Amino acid sequence: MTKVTINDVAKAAGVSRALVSIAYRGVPGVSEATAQHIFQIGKKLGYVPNLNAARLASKKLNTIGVFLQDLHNEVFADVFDGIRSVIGQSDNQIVLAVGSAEAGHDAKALETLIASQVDVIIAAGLTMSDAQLLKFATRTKLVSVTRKVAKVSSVTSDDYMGAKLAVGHLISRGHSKIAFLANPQTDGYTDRLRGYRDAVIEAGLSPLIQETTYSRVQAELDAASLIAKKPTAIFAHNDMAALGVVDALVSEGLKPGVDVDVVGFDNTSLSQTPVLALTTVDPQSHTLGQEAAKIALGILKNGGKKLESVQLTPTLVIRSTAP
Amino acid sequence: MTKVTINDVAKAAGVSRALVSIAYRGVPGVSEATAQHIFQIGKKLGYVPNLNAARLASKKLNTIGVFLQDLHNEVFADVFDGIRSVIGQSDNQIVLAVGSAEAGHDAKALETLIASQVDVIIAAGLTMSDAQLLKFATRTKLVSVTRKVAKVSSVTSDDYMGAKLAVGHLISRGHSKIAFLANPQTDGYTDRLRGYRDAVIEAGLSPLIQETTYSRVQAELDAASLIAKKPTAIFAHNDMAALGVVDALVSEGLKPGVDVDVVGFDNTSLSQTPVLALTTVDPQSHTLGQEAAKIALGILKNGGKKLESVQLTPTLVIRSTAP
DNA sequence: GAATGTTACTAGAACGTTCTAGTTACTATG
DNA sequence: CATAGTAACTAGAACGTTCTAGTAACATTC
Repeated sequence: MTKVTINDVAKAAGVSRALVSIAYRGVPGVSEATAQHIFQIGKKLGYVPNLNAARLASKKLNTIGVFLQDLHNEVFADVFDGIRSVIGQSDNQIVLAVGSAEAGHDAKALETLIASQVDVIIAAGLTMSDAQLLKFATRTKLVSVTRKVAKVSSVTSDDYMGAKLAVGHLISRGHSKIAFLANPQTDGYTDRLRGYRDAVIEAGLSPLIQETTYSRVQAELDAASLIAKKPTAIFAHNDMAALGVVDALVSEGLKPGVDVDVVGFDNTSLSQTPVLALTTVDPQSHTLGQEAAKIALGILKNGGKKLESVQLTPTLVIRSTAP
Repeated sequence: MTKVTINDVAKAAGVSRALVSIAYRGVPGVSEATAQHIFQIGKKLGYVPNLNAARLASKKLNTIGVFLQDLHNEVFADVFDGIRSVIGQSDNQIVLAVGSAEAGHDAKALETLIASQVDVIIAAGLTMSDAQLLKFATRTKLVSVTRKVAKVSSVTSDDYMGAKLAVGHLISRGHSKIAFLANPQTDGYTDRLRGYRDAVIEAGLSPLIQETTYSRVQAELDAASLIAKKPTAIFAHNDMAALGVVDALVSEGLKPGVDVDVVGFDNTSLSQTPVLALTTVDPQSHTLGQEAAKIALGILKNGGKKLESVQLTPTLVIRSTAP
């Protein structure tokens, strides 16, 4: 299991180190015949190019860092699939880092990506402060996904509009007491809150807001205390929280979509499942990832001097929790 | 944004390159006073050690590769949390790679980890053939999670027993036509199938097996054709598939846990949610991850000559789909 | 006061690639 | 037939660290 290097292959194949490198990178400069010969020797010896050495030596080996906030939330899997569907086509590498419940972990994860010398970072769901995010943006090329910050390239869904869509639907169904289960740590928090507030107030109603955290269990508890205030409809900041609301309703003997309407946000596969059938705002997570990846690739090409921000238009997916 | 290296810091601080390295690694050999001075200069210049260079030069900088099969399945998030709860304590680095729907992608991901020169790989949910897995095990130190293969260190739950537990519960509830919704691509497939088959036959009943794939939507379709055969209970190979079964039942107007019992496998947070309240086998994914990480750390210490396999005892979590 | 440590530091090699600047041999052009 | 161009290849520097083997200064021991 001792490491075999490019030198071993070069010696065994009777060519220079450089030629082996050229062959393995698939760049022009080697004849088909010798390339095959080199590969054959390499395979026999069990040669695997050392990625660390390659990344150290190479000016043009582009690697893209991807940060995902929470593996327990399927939204990030959707975003990642979108990213990979674009990056996978190019010959760039992805280095992955993921967040955790621990506060400040996202900053640590970005530091690791920077230390890995990635050329650009796509960060989905950052929860750090605007100030801290801006500081990172000066140190590295950064594309923020789902979190919008001035002066930083970002790909987001229009959370304000999404919230208005959701609440608008509830209003059109005749609701007069519409609550919002909010998570101040969520990326789109302020926009969704604004959208909710504006929609409610424009309809001549008054806002009813309950704050909660990332965890579904906590969302369920907070939903229960919200339900005690007898809203006729509840808009939740994301699908996981909406599930908490549905749970809380069911354990009170209330029927979602009949007794109390529920609308979520994210359109995860969870909400699509018929047993839950959650009405939800679709931010188009997969497309979000794709657009972010396109911007990242653009930054690799042109050096990334110009700020690029994409805002997608969300849609409302109507299912049975608010038919 | 031009890169500042250890040389820049050394020059500015008036010390040697080596001393800066010593200070930043936190190893003994530098006085407290100069260390502080070095850090101060480093901070001012914005120095971030190049991880690629460090990994290339260092013999003892241990990095652990982690492979997760499917970000859409929360089991892997649980396993990863377990891994990180152990590795995070040590000063080892984690390099992450994730699978995809694309066939053969897990092999590619492992190749990338090997190329990154990780010292040991923890792979959760590998779907490659036994032969291919064995070949990888000769090339690198490998700990397989949820997938058990002879001659390879692994951490698994006793899938055979888990299946027997599940089916045993259904039998004790008086069921006489118990079906199994199986996914041949699942890691524990053969064991779960054996457990199901043995339990059913020992009870004097006959097996009824329907195969499906990873996707929840496909599981729903296959569940529907299974339901047409009028089983009184259905055991699904994992929670996602069980959700598919529940969906199929609901859309036929049948009530899970009343008309037809349903049991899943994984005890993901999905199954815990009251609205679903899925009876399921708990393989203890978090502990699985922890044990795998412990073995990996052991391998780093002792060179990993000896084979180590842990098998956890699953429990049955009884909820309302099979009360 | 010589031997022995110990602490704080340094010079230079090493890690395994890629890149730059060639060199050689052969082919096409006018 | 000289010139230019191209394809196939090479030697050696470069990337930014860590490691090995040392040195100098000073304290401790008998």
